Amino acid sequence: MDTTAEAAETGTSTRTGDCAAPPHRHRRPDGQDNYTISEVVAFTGLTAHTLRWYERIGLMPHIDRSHTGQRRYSNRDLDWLDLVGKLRLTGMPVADMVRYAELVREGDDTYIARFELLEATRRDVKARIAELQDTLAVLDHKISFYADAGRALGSERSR
Amino acid sequence: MDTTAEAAETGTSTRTGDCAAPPHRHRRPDGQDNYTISEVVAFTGLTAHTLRWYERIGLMPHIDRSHTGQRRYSNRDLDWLDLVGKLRLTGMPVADMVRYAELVREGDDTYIARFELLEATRRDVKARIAELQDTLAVLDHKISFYADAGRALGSERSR
DNA sequence: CGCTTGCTTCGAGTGCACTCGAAGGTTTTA
DNA sequence: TAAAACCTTCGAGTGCACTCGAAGCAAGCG
Repeated sequence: MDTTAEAAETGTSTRTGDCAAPPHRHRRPDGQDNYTISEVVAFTGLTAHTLRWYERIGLMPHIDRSHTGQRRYSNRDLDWLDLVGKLRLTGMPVADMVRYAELVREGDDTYIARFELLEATRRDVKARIAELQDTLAVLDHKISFYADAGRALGSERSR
Repeated sequence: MDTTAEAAETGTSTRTGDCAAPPHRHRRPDGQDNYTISEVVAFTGLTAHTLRWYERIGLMPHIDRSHTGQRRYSNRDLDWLDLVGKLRLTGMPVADMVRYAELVREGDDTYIARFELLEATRRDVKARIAELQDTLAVLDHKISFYADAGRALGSERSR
């Protein structure tokens, strides 16, 4: 269960003082490792419905359960949700993320496939960034145009 | 009709040798200024359906017509479609673009509003780029992890 | 003890941005 | 002159990613 492959999917489950920790409604408490679904809701901003849906469609690894069958999310799971959130922002379709999750579940034999998938994703993200920077340039151009026009209007008063 | 405001929306209608010209299926021919809808389809990759839909929802400026009522797109219109395409890539909802288009149609009184809208958009785009770069960092981290693991597996053979 | 939280399954609804097709007409072009 | 391209209006369909509600039951806590 705790293969190197899985470790690769989470990076740091126990460490907490990573680099940046942006879009969490509540900060994740230290030293704990099994969260109820409502806690995860609070941390991630996702709904319980969505969380269960992610599980249903195979986007999540196996989530631990309490002895009575309630979900207990680990830090690892939270890290995964973090990654999913990031990938979602890149516009990656859920189906692709599911594919990746499947590879992880399939175990150590899928290293190369996962590697390639990550590289392809990186290429996409880079391309996306380039597009956005292109757009930003256009926006900047327009904005400076408006700024100039605004100054002209301001000083000359009409026309 | 040909106010400075409108000019701001197109930048260069007559000039053609701008900086970059990425996602056009066909390059836009020089020296011409009224294209049929099928030409625009070829240039933009949008369908005629979508082009007419854009018009219906108010996303386009008024498109010229031939004396028999057929659409004749100008370079200006193509530039606008270019901008729309870029903004679409940023994830801006169509409704917001329509709002912007409305401001342009309303004329010179809306300078400030447009300026502000552009600045807000720029902020969004910048934020989006930052997010993506964040994601890219995660991806790079993972990729190097996999690369290392792959090397280890390759040399040690299993485990 | 009762309220809150959680579980399951089911299926329907939402919002966005198209996307398509059809009907019935006019115009352009080879 | 015939085929191809264009026009209009209408309405329905698609794909994605949720999103919600309800029914009916089990567990936890204060």
